[in-house]
Amino acid sequence: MKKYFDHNIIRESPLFREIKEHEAEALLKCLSPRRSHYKKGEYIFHMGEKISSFGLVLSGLVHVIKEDYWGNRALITDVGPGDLLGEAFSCADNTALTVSAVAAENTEIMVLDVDRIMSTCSNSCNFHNRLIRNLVTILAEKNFHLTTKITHMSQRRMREKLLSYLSEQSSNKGSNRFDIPFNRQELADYLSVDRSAMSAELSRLQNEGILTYQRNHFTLLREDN
Amino acid sequence: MKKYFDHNIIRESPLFREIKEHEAEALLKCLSPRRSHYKKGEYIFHMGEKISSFGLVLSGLVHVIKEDYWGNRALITDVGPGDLLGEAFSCADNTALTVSAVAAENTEIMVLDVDRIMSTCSNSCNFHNRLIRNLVTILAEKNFHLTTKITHMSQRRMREKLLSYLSEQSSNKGSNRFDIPFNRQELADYLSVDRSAMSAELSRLQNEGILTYQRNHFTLLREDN
DNA sequence: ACAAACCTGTTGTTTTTACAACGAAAGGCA
DNA sequence: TGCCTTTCGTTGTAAAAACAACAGGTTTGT
Repeated sequence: MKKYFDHNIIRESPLFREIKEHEAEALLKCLSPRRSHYKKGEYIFHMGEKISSFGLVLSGLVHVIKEDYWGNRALITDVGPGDLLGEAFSCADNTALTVSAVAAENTEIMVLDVDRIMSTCSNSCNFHNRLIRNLVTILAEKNFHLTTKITHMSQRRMREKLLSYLSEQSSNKGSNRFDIPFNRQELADYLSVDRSAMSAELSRLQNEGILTYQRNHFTLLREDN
Repeated sequence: MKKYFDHNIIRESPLFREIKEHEAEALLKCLSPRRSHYKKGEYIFHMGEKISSFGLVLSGLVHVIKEDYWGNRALITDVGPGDLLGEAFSCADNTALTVSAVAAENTEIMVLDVDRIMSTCSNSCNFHNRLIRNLVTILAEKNFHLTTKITHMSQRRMREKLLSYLSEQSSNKGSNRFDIPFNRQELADYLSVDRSAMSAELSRLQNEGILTYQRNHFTLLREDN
């Protein structure tokens, strides 16, 4: 099983956080994951199916897509090396997939069975509990990020979306001066608004003395300094 | 510990799904949760804190709120009996709260320590594993719902938000004819749009022959019937 | 059966946003 | 340094959404 863990993507995955190499080997033996290869364009899972395992993408890229009643396709997200694929569906209870996954490039995935993970094995390797804990952490953190994004996106006006996001960033960094990890296009995509309109709004906010910025560096201002 | 599980809210909670009464008693003994009471207006936790336990609301109502850099308060969500409070933060890794929770009414909460839940106890009661599995399921399902909501909300135009939502409902029900669980105001809030504008858009969609509806009953139409 | 409260659709007006097009600044690279 | 590419800000216009106000329908409670 050395061949599995001797892979930086796995070693550095949040799923194996705090698990040492020799521990992970026993663990992987116990989980006996399989590696799957998908050629570019090949489906990894289809909308409507139910799945009992999820994937850790080792290499390549996966498009998660959704097709609506009229057949329009939407790209929901991309999943790359180190990211999990389908973990929410496979961990949920008897929930059919509402999305499909397609290999956007030749892709290699390590497939892990949820029941195997959740049932501490008979020979109960010690680090199994840590793995479960890691899975809970991953789900919880994703949860938290999604909720945060929703609070920004559910602001009615673009100005409020921006201030909600920037305020959050400021709070994270513990200062009214901070850098953001997005360029303008990425931020616009994140907030689901038009880039140029957003640039204009930022400019207005600066003119009104609510904040200042240079490129990715922002400073939030208040009346009282 | 009978006093805990002899409470419909707990008994029916997804956290205790598939766990029978006598099993739950042992479990609760092992978890030794405490009950906390909060008077209306009292803070349950504050933004910035880190928490290592989450709550199951037994009675009352909790406002989850967020205060931005300029001191504007936003209501993020309400948490009522049977719902979990703070589970994402307490299960995440060392993540400070980005929201606060305030009792909107006199509220009773059962407080559960995450580490206690995650570490299968020394006398390893059998149903502990089921509890952990339930927690994973809860997190995963919430995850799934949040992702779904984001896919609707991230549509640029209101028409697309509506069609995204309705298409999803149709798919869930496995038919192009279905009822939705929201009234107009609730749907507008869910999609974060104005109700009357949304009503107008629905009307337009009907005129254009894309769908029909009477009240909460919708039918999606296609060119080819 | 009636009143009151609530929900829904409609319309006109105002505000906000998207869209398109472009020039300037910044960053990479030969 | 100079060229090329990417990113960013700006502007005018078109489209979309919010907003406000109201009327008809439905539901609820008495």
